[in-house]
Amino acid sequence: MNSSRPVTIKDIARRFRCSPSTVSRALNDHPAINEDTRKNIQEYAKEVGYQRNEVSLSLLNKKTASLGVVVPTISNYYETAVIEGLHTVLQPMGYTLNICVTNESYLLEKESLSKLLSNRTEGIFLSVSQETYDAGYYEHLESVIQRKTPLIFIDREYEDFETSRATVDDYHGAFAAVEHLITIGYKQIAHLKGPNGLTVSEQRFKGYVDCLKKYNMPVREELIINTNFNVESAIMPTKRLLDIDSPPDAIFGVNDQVAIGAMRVAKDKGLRIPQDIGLVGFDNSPISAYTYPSLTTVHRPGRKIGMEASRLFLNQLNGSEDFAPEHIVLPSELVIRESSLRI
Amino acid sequence: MNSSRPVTIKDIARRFRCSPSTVSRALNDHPAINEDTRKNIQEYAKEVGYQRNEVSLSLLNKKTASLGVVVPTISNYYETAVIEGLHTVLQPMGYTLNICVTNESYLLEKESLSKLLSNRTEGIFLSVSQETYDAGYYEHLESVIQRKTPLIFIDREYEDFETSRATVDDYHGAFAAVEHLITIGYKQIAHLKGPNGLTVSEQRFKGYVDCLKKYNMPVREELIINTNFNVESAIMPTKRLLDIDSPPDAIFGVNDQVAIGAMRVAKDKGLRIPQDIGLVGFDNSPISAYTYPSLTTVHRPGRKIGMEASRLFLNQLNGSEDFAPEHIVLPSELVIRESSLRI
DNA sequence: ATATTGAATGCAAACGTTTGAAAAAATTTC
DNA sequence: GAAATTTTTTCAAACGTTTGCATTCAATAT
Repeated sequence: MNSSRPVTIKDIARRFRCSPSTVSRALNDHPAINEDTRKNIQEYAKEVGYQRNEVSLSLLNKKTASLGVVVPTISNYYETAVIEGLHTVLQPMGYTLNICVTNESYLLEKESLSKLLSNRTEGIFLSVSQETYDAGYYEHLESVIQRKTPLIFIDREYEDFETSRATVDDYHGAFAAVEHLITIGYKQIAHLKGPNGLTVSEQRFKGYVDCLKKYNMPVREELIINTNFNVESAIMPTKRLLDIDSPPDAIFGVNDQVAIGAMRVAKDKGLRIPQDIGLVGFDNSPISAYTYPSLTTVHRPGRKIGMEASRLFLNQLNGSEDFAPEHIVLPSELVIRESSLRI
Repeated sequence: MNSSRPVTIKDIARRFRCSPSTVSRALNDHPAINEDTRKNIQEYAKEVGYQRNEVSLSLLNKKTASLGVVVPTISNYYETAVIEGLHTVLQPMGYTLNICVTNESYLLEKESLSKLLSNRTEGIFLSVSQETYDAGYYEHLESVIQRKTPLIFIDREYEDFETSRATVDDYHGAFAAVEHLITIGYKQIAHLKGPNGLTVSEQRFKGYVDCLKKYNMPVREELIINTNFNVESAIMPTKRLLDIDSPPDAIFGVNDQVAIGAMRVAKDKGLRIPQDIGLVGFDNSPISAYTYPSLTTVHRPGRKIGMEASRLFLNQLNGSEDFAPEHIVLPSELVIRESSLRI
């Protein structure tokens, strides 16, 4: 009544002048408990709003039913789609998701992992930060592995780790995008490349380069400029691209945001899309279907990645001693829209 | 070596033939511990990768350092911005965020809250689901209040609850948006209204209506159509709007997504923006600055809301017995861009 | 030599719950 | 009415850690 201290089993036991064991069993419908006792206790428990202390259970059973999700950011569509996918599968199973955002920082990533381990998280989904990736750090992962806490990589991967991973086939998606542009008849295809070093950037870049080579088209250094993953970062690079002597007649952006930034710059310059310049993005974010013109892009199944990653986790959890990690690669899919459909 | 069971203080104690107390004190740099003992124990602990079991500490201290965030969705820009704001303040303080997505369902919301309480979460940030709101349910909140677990409402509010809240001033934002359109000279301003019943929708709607009234402009029923918060949901309603006898010359969308959907439809119909039709959104999402034309919108400080909500939580946590809940209303701000700037 | 101090360590309880085994109480059987 | 059986309840330990108090042991003071 007065205090806010949660009601415990002991409190109830005192009230009924019985032992905590009896209360516990009554609440859990244990058959050995007298029907009346059970009913009384259950009623009383409901009345006073008893709620089991899961913390004590976690300690006892060494099961926390909580999972860590460590990602560089949650402000992009794709990342939230992945988290939604994880949620869809794992929330109904009773798991709680602890989301940690690293802001691409190694230190934050390290601390997050350490915290999650201390909290006895039962599994960790990790998309490594750029800093970690650049520097090639991996010691902070050792303790996770050593603890045998299931560790599932999402998208950004570490080649040398024997863990499960769920990634999207960025390479072939990029390849298909560029091939499409070539088929349509674009001759000078630029690429707004993501930050160097990240698998995502590099794979798409590789798809771009390999496709050009396949069609015996030159890979012009000056048509490749780095950006980040947001709209803003595409503005200056696109302006530069359009100002060079023999400017590109198509741009393949590392993601939709970047492509939309490029679209904006092109329009400001009075270029018609797709007649004067073709545009392709990557992600198939919801907005891409409704830009004007709508944006050709590569679908990246974020939700599915999240769901597959969940599956990988569950496999590992229920797996035998000699469990072998899986590497899922989901296909990406070219979505052709107006921004590249020059007749 | 063989097992994956985490090393405990007892393990270390056994190794050094001392008591767990000594190990605990050594690890915590307790002054009463012999220097050598301390060093040896600390070294060994590091060597075997000892990591304190926070679960047991949570039980002992009744502090879990975890907070619940219960939101209807995480696929909108605004929601993730809020979460980022919470993160920014609370992660450095050692708090872990448990994100629960309700998909606008009352049942999921109820279960999420119950779970969070069972896990002895120290505070809950809640943006109630549409279903909960529509039905006017509130019993599931009682137990949170009764437990005296700090409960902070975000955006969607319950008038009758004595809790802290952080909301954006939707009303005046909408008012300013419509006033701006009127000032520019638009005469027939339509509104793509969000789902009925939600504070967010209703407040913006009220701002729209009140502004029209202030300027003695008629409120035409047929110029008000419901949408959801995504692009897709704006397509049909906008088509309908543009097909009526005396169509609107401006549209105020409940958010940027909806406005962008409207923009797309208008363009498809060959209308020039802003000459033939003016457009205003709400949110100031990153993309809104880079649509073509760029979208006039109302800035909604999601990150700030998250940070303010954190502050409210901390206030309540450190507050005295007679703590009085606060209601923060952050101003929204009109951002004028091209889509409404008819000369 | 004995009392006094001080440093270093150990004991035991606590947090809330579950659970196998033992004990107690109630019921049945002869 | 006692023995056997069944039903119901309690005991005690466990999960991992911290911490006030007690204890041990050695060193110093008398």
